[in-house]
Amino acid sequence: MPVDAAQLWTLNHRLLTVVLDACSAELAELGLEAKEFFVLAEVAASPYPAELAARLVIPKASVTVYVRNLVAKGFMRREIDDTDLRRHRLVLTDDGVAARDRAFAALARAFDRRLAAIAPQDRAELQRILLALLEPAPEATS
Amino acid sequence: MPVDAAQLWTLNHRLLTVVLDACSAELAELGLEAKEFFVLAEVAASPYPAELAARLVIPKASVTVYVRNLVAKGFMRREIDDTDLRRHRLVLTDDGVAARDRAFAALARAFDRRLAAIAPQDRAELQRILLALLEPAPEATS
DNA sequence: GACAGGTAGTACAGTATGGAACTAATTCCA
DNA sequence: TGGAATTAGTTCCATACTGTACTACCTGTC
Repeated sequence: MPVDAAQLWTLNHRLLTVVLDACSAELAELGLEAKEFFVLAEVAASPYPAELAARLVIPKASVTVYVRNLVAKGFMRREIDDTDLRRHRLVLTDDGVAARDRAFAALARAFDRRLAAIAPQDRAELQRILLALLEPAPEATS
Repeated sequence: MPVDAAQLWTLNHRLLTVVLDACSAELAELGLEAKEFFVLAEVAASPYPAELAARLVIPKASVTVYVRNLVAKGFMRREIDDTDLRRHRLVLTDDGVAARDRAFAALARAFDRRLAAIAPQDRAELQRILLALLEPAPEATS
C-alpha cells in the first residue's frame, strides 16, 4: 500500500479545519457564520433549498435555517418559481454578492498563507487532482 | 493568480464531506459517530483531553462529551496521570483499538473509491503536497 | 375532475454543541 | 510556607442542529 487513504483524509481534514478556523473571525465581521457562508457561496450554482441541501450534504431543515438567517441579513431573498410553485428560487442581493466575494477573498487569503509553503506548480497539481476526484460528483461551481 | 485558493478549499471540503458521508453508515455500525471517531483516532497520539481539543480544533467541553461516550462504549478509559494529578490520561481498550482500526479501514475504502479515479502517482503527489501544507506544525500544545 | 403517489419547503421538538463559570491540582515566588 | 496566578478537566445551560411530521403543490392515470 503506497499511500494510506484514511491518513490522507485525516491530514486533509485537519488542513481545512485549521484554515477555516483562521478566517472565521473575518467571516464574522462580514456577518457570516461558516455554515451560512457555505450556503451563500453555493446559491448561484444551486438556487433551490433542496439542491443546496444535496450539494452541501446537510439536512433540508438546516438549509431552511441558514436561508432564513441570510434573508434576515439582507444577503438574499426568496422568489416563487413560476414553473413550480412548490419551489423557492433563491436570489442574491447586491449585499449578498459583496459579502460572498469578500468572504471568498478572506478564505483565499487564509489558505494562501498555507499554500505559500508549496511551489506554484504544486498548487495547480493539487487543483487538477481535486477536480479529478470530484469528477463523478455534481459539476463544479459557476 | 494562477489558482484560486478559495475554490481549492471548497473543492477539497466537498470531497472530504462526500467521502465521510459515504462511510458514516459503516461507522455507525461500529457504534461510532463521526466526531467520536476523530477523537478515537487521535487518542494514541494525543492522550489528554486538552491536547485532543487543540489538535482537533474543537472546544474542551465537546471533548468531555465524546470521551464520556467512548468510555461508556468501552472503547477507552481514563487514568490519572502520575506526574500531574490534574490530567486524565486516556487509554484505548482492546475494543477501542479494534473499532478504531475498522473505522480507519472503512474511511480508507470510501476514499479509495474516489482515489481509484486518479493515477497512483497522483495519489502520492497529493500526499506529498498535503504533508507540505501541514509542515508549519499546527499549534500542538504537546 | 378526482384520486394516488411523489416532491419542495417549513415547523416542531428532542439532541448535540460550546462559551463561561467552576473545581481541583500545580507552579511560582516572596 | 502561603497565596496568587495558571492549567486540566468538568459542569451548566443557552444556542444550534436535525429527524420527523406536516402542508402545499405537482404529475400521472382514469
